[in-house]
Amino acid sequence: MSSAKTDGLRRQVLDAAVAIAATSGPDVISMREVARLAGVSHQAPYHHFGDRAGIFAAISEEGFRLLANAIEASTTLGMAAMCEAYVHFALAHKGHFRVMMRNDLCSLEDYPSALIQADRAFNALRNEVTVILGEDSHEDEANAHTAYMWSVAHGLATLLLDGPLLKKLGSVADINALIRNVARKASSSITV
Amino acid sequence: MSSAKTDGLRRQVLDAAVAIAATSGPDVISMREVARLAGVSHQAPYHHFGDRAGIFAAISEEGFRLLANAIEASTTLGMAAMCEAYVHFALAHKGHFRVMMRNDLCSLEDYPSALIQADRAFNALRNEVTVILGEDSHEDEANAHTAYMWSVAHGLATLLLDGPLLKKLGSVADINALIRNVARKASSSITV
DNA sequence: TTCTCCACTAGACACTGTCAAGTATGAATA
DNA sequence: TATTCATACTTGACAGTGTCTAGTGGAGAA
Repeated sequence: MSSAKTDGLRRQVLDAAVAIAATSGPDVISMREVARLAGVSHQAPYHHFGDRAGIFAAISEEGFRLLANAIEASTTLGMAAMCEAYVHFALAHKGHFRVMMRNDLCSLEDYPSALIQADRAFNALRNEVTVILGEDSHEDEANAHTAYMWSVAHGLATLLLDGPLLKKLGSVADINALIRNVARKASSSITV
Repeated sequence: MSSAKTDGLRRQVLDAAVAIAATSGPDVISMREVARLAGVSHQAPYHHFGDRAGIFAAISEEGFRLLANAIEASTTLGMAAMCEAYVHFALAHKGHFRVMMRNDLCSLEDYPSALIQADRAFNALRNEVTVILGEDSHEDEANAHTAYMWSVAHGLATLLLDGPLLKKLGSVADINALIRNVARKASSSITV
C-alpha cells in the first residue's frame, strides 16, 4: 500500500534521476541531489528505493517496459522497423537508455521485475528472427542473426547517443534518414 | 623530462586503473585507491595526471593507439577482418575499451593527443569504405556504410563485454565463430 | 653554498552513500 | 476514546571520496 504522497515522491525522484541521466549521465545522479530537488531530507529517497542501485533498477524496469512496448508494436512491420524502433527509443529516452545499458549500476539479475521487461524486448526480436529464418533453422544461425540485428541496433543507438559518430561523419543532414538507411541494410542482409 | 621513478609511478597507476576498469568498471577507479595500490600518498597521482579525468584520458589515448594499430593492420584483409579486429580488441583490452567509450569520464576534445589516436582508427574504417564503394560514391552513402559497419562492430563488442547477449542467447559454443559469422554478414551487405 | 626544480607528503574541506535513531501522522484495534 | 502500530519521513553521525593548499626532501646547476 502506498499513499498518494508516497507515490508522489517516488515519481519526483525517478523523474529527477532520469533527467540528470539524460543531461549529464547516470554517474552524476546522487541520492542527496535528487532529495534536494524533491525538497525532502537526504534520507527520504531511501524509503522508496533502498539504496542508489534501487533507483537505477526502477529506471531500468520502466525503460525496458517502454522499449518492449515499442519493439513489440513494430514486429508486424518487419526487421528494419524493429531496428529503427530500438534506435528511436534510445534517442527519445536518453536517460532511461543510458541507465538500462549500464549493468554496473545495478545488475538486472537482482531485480526480477526489471529482468522480465528486458526479456520481453529480447524475445520479440528473437521470435521475429526465427519467423524469418523458419522454425527448422539451426540454432547457431538463429543465434548469429539475433546477435547481428541486436548489434546493429545497439551499436547505432549508443554511437548516436554518446559516441562520436555524428561528429566524425561531419555532415549528416537527416539523422532519421541515416537510421532508416542503416536499418534497411541490416534487414536486407538477413532476408537474403 | 621524467625520471625512471616518475615513469614507474605513472605506469603503476595506469596499470592499476586499467585492471580495476577491466574487473569492476571505470567508475570504481579511485584516486586514493590507485595511490594505495602503488604504495604512495593519496596526492602522488595528481602530479602525473592532474585529476581523475586525466587518468581516463591517458587510458583512452593508449587504448585508441592500440585499436588504431589493430584496425590499420587489418585493412588489407578486408571489411570483415576489420570488424573482427574491433571486437577482438574490445575483448582483449576490456579495461581500455570500457574507458575509451565513456565520453562522460573525460571528453576527448579536451585531450588532443588522445583524439589523434581515435581519428586514426576512424579514418582507417572510413578509407576502407570509400575504397570499396569507389571514390565517386555519394557522401550520404559513404556515411551510411561507415555508420553501419561501425555500428555492427561496436554493438557486438559492447553487448559481448557488458551486455546480456551471451546470457540471453543461452548456448554459444564458440564466441569467435559467432564474431566471424556476424562480421561476414556485415561485410557481405556492404559489397553487394 | 645557495637556488631551484621535481616528485612527493600531509592536512584540510566539501561532498558523497548509508547506518542508526528519532518523530509526526493516520488508520486499525481494544 | 485511548492505545497500538506501521508508514513516511527527519536528524545526526561515520567513513570514504576528489581536490585545494601548503609543505618537505633531495638532486642538479650557479
